Amino acid sequence: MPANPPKRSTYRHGDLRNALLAAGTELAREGGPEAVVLREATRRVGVAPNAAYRHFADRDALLRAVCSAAQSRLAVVIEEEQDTVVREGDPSAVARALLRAVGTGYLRFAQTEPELFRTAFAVPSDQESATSPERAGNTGLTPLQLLSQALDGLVEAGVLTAERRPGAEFLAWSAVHGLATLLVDGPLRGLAPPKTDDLSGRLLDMIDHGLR
Amino acid sequence: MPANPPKRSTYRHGDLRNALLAAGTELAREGGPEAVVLREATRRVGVAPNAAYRHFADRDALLRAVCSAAQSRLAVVIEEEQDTVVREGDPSAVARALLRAVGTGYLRFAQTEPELFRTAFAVPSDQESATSPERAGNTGLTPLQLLSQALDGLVEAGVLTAERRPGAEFLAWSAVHGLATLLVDGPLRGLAPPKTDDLSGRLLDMIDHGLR
DNA sequence: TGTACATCAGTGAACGCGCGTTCACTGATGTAC
DNA sequence: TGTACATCAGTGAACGCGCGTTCACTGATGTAC
Repeated sequence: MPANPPKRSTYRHGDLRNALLAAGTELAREGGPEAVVLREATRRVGVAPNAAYRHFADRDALLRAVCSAAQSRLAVVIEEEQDTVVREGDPSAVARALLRAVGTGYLRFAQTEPELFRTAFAVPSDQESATSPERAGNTGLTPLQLLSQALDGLVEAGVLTAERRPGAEFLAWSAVHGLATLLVDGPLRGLAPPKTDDLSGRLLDMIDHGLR
Repeated sequence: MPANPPKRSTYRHGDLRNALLAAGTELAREGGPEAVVLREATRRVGVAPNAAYRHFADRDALLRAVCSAAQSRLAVVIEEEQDTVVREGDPSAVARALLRAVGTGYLRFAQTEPELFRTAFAVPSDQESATSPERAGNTGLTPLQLLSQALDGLVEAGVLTAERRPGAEFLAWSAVHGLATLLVDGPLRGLAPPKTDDLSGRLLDMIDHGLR
């Protein structure tokens, strides 16, 4: 039930690719990856269904683009969280706070936009796509790269030994991603904010403590 | 392409509910939750599509049953892993090994049966269904309950303080579940066995260390 | 500055698909007498 | 032990659905001369 059946005055749309991407992202926000339906996206934009094929090879290409956009949103939320960290005083405390901010932002995104979060991980990614620029936030780094950066900072500050550094992103990521999943999809779904915050805090403590 | 188009000699099937559940589980094993298609399940069993409605309210009811069966399989794999633990000597070492076995079994299941693993978590569960008997393994405990039991053992053995016990299952579960997801769906997909084992070991170390 | 033409973004109509689900039915089984 | 009948598991045919995708097209734009 589109509120306003969109009409164009011009024959050409002018920015259809972006419009479809935006519509697709909106669909993902509402109903997750399954809801990213080519026909519905074109309907919302006010264009014939097959017009999409001028800009995307097929439905899957649209979904992949939406997925990257969702990853990019995630990166932005993490960056926002890191921006609140005061970068003064004890360097090791700052480094730890910057890592913690990655986790906090990640979990906030998952809880604020659960369906978009699901979409961000709907297309099976690999090491390569995890560093693709179209998945990056404002600083040009993807979520995984932001995490890596924070861990590098931990080594620089002497909190983490260089020996323990390699692969540490996957340990930290696992824990945070797992909690996010349980909160969004799993048995922790519908847990109330005070309790979720408590759990999140304890999980980040576990990482902070267990990584060294 | 069903190899042998199944024929029945009897008009009655006799055990259709179980046969559909088995066929549905097989579909899930091959293609995940989306592949659990009512018509295909009936086809494989050699029965008219609508016959399924004698045993399941609708397609979703079948999927839920398959999901529970997958959870039950997971419980069995965890139990098998725990059965390999020698329960002699230092009680705290035994307790820690039993917890570790939960994680090892969990990760093994995810890697051995990735699609079935995905299916096990496809239907959003809640605290209630996480303890439902139809999700239990041979000991009558669900995956979550096996984990809780192991953590209780840790407290009994004096490894974990009672203060830190509440909610600890969700911290441990998050970490293990997250790694499983990254290995199955995420950027760690296709990582080779020696490396995955290394990562798994380090993750379980992190939990063991970080929980206290 | 004006005209001819190539380009290609978006149109309109249609397709085949497999799906879930409903309907009125048929025929084997188990029970009551 | 034999017969009548209720039960209900499985049948056969059909439905409407929205989807992705293909086809030959139309018409606005930008460029070459």
